[in-house]
Amino acid sequence: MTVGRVTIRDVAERAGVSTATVSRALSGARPVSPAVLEQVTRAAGDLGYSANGIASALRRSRTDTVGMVVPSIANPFFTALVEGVEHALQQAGRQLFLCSSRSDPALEAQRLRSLVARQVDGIIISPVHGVRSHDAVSWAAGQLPLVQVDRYVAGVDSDWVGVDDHLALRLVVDHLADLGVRTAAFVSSTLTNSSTELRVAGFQEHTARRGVAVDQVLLGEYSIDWGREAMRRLLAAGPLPDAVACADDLIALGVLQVCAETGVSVPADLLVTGFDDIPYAALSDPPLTTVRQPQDRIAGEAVRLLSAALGPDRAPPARSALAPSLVVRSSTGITPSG
Amino acid sequence: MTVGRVTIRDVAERAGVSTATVSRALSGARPVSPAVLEQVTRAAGDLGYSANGIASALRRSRTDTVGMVVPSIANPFFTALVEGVEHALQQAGRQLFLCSSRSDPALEAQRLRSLVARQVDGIIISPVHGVRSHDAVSWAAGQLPLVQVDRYVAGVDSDWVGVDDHLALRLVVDHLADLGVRTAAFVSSTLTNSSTELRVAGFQEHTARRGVAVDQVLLGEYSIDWGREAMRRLLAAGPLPDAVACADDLIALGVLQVCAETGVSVPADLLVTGFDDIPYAALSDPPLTTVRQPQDRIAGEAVRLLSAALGPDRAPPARSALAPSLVVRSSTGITPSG
DNA sequence: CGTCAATGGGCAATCGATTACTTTCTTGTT
DNA sequence: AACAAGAAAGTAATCGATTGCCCATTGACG
Repeated sequence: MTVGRVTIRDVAERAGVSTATVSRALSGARPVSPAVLEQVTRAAGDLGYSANGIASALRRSRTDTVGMVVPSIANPFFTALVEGVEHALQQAGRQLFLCSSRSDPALEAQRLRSLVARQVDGIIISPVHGVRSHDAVSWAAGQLPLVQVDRYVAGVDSDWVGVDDHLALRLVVDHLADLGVRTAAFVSSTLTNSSTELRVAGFQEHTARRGVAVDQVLLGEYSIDWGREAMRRLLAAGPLPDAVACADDLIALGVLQVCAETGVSVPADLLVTGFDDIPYAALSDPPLTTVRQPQDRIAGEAVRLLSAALGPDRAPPARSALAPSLVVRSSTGITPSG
Repeated sequence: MTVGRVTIRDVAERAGVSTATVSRALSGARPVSPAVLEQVTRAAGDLGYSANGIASALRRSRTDTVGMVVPSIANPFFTALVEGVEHALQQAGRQLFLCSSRSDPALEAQRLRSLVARQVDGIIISPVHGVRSHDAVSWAAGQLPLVQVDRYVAGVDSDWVGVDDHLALRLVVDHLADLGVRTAAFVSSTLTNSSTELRVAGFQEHTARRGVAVDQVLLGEYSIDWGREAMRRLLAAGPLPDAVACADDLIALGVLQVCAETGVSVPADLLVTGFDDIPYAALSDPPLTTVRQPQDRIAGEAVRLLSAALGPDRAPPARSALAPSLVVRSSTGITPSG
């Protein structure tokens, strides 16, 4: 397959100029005469030349590439975030190097090392774990500009953009309480990262404020399967609470599925809420009430912060929590058509 | 943030040896004495040295990185494929550089150029378009080892792994015909790539064979929104066919959603099938009958083929079409609980 | 005891592009 | 007409790691 690659030297030779001139003609780093530009362009075209990005990166010590590390690319919340980031980077003329940490701090550390070794210009990360991600993230942040999104590890000197989880749970709990809910369970993840913890804390606090009794708090992982498992446990544990709030939509979808299978009618027998508003939240049976995160704004803001950090001026770390909104659907409302 | 990076020279100096020795000690390219190894390891550790991957790549002309280009990372079918590939690569000690072409041949070409410029060792791609992707994919395949997955562009000298689309549609059509379906519509994408075309062709052929009348073939894109739109058109067009087969699950989910909204009862009034068996196909209302693709096997096979192509021996291009299986759920069956 | 092979280590070329510095050639000014 | 300033192009150092080639030491073997 591989043909002997054509280098800048070949182009220079064919155009009858020096490699310096070729470089300048092609990159526009400095003006060249129209005649030479024409020559070089033609030669490069004829030879099918494309610059060796590795060599270029080594010399310039820039790759125009940003690394992104997310816990999972199967989770639609993160895919939406990734797409937003990629789009925003595109406009800044940068490429995205995407990695999945598979919710494993060890793998995450490896990805970060690899990104640093590959000399990406900056990193956007949603860390796996509030404690076990600390060392790797902190180290990486010391090597190059780094922005945390969605979740963050405390004690790392970096920017962060995410959603206001506390406010989000106020929206959820107020909505449930307004519907007359007296007891509620919360299904979340064991992961001790910022947003997971803030969601649990927010649930506790706002239920207390509104006089809603907390039935159970079940911790597992962010997946459909865990949602199924959690709902089975709730069924096994005895009388159901009035509502089940979930820390993400995948969990909620699993809960809904088990409800459908076991004949628990939602919302007649039980109210269910999710978190994230992934595209599939509107398609479930019944459609899911959830909290919408402004992913595009989060992504845009993350890229903006990173771009700022790539610039010459040092700014103090910024933390911005964007406001979420509640999306009410049938899982906490009246069934649309019976 | 950035500290002056520590280079191999610094380590060599601290350990009192040459850079050549450091390189050999750290990479194990050639044996060094235990004493020196100890010295070097300690020095590297003290200084927090990590090799500059760019420089290393330039010299070795290898990056141990594989690029992957998919039309969309929001489509769960591709995310599953990506995860499978990443997992398989991991075991081979390689990293994945993931790009999305957003179903745009121009963007796809840009991604390919960028991957080649970045000197990835090989590329795995699911091309956007059967014709408009040709030049870029063909060019890339000429530069380095390349494997096509799922879809392929004809006339490119490369390996391909995917599913047997023709067989898949036989499974679908036979299933529908066995249930007594006399008329059916097909909702697919305008994209003229191999798998899209094979699915449409398979639908036509097998419906003809089984004596099922083809009501309409609607072409749009692989998205929930297009599924919604297509179903609205079918409703507007007059009496519904007995069944609607869809070229992917996202389309089918959109179709089901509009059915729910407009009171069309599935499967009583209409049978609906999808394609891919994404995780959300089991969660819809009603759960979706669909074709399961063996994504893990596709991913594993793609990596295996690429690894082979990276080796010294040239093998003729391989094409392997793996067998899909039908997953029957309520959208073509009896409603589980009324 | 001399020679040869094996072993460990260093020197310097190399990968390919960029760029500081220098040279050459115009052009404009007085 | 002489000289300064500016534009265009070339020369060669450089980015940081790897590796071909060579040298020195050591031990084995005849």
